Amino acid sequence: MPKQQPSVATRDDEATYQIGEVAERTGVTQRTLRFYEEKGLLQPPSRMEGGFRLYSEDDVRRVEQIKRLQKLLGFTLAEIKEMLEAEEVREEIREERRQQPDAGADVKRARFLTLIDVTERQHDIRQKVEALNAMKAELEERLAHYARRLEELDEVGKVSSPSATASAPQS
Amino acid sequence: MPKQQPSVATRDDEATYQIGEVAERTGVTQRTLRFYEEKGLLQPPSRMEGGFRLYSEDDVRRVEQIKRLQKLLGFTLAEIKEMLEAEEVREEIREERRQQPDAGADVKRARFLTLIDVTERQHDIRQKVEALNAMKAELEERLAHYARRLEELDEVGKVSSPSATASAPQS
DNA sequence: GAGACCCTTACGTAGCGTAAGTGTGC
DNA sequence: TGCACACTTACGCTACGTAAGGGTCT
Repeated sequence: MPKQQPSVATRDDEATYQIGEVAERTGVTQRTLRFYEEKGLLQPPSRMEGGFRLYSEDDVRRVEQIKRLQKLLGFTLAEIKEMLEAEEVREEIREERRQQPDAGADVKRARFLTLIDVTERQHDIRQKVEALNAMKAELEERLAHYARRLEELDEVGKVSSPSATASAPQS
Repeated sequence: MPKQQPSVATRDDEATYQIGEVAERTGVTQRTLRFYEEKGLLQPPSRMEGGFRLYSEDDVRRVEQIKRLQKLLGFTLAEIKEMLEAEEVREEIREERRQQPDAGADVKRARFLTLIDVTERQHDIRQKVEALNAMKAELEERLAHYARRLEELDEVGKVSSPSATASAPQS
């Protein structure tokens, strides 16, 4: 018997991808997707009758966003969660303003206070972003260094072994 | 794997820093220093009579190098260990060549084979470096995106809280 | 009815953080 | 002598990896 009708289905009219497809498309593992869900970074997707998860296009985009923030910018999942939540709040308010631009002064004030709140809670995150700018220069320097090293390696490799194979990685 | 040098301490005539000083200068914790030692990324430093660790200037540099490889380029400690070991081997050979440029053909051949070996074992690492070049473009794009976002946040913040912290200049 | 695919449960790993209890050095 | 500093031991946390055992599906 059918078990669950999600109490609030944001939009699962579009939920058509099984976990394996999402994993493949986003380049993360199924474990990771379940883990993100467990930690609240992804909202629980809808399910098929048998319990299989069904993801939407939006979910896919969200995963990609998480991955970018994590891998390229080095944020922790906790930070990412905060950022995404804050971003959602801002979007909500933006929507609200669009739909009710002439709300009462108190409502407007409340919206504003909310914005200030999420903004302040992102303070450390902002610092991290600034630090990244500094890091970028260093990164480029490093890359140049390794580029030179690679050239050295290439020269050695070229002169030497015609048959270079067979080494399995790792200890 | 070539691991140990002759039991001669490379030069602890210079070993003068206690763990706390090294931690402070390199920005890592004492725990991290002990952990690196435990994992073989740092060779065990000399000790005082009571057991206190004594680090040299070289050790400090090594820690800084590890941190750069890890934080800026995202290598794992295992990879870093391999890289540093390989780099050491290359330096040894460079030294050898300088001191005995006219060794026998077999010795020269042996040196060369060693170079090839460490080179091949760094193959996956080289790929990672190449991937980083690709990532750099994406990183810059992201940074631009967040720079815009920061401006938004700044506007909100400016209007609102007078005691909002000093925003750093810079791009 | 047989894979390919998915489920939960749960233990393993990396890279440290963080005590706890105790010894060392200036 | 005090007290900052160091030592070992060991359990905790994050962000997953990796079976194990068992249902589900066009």
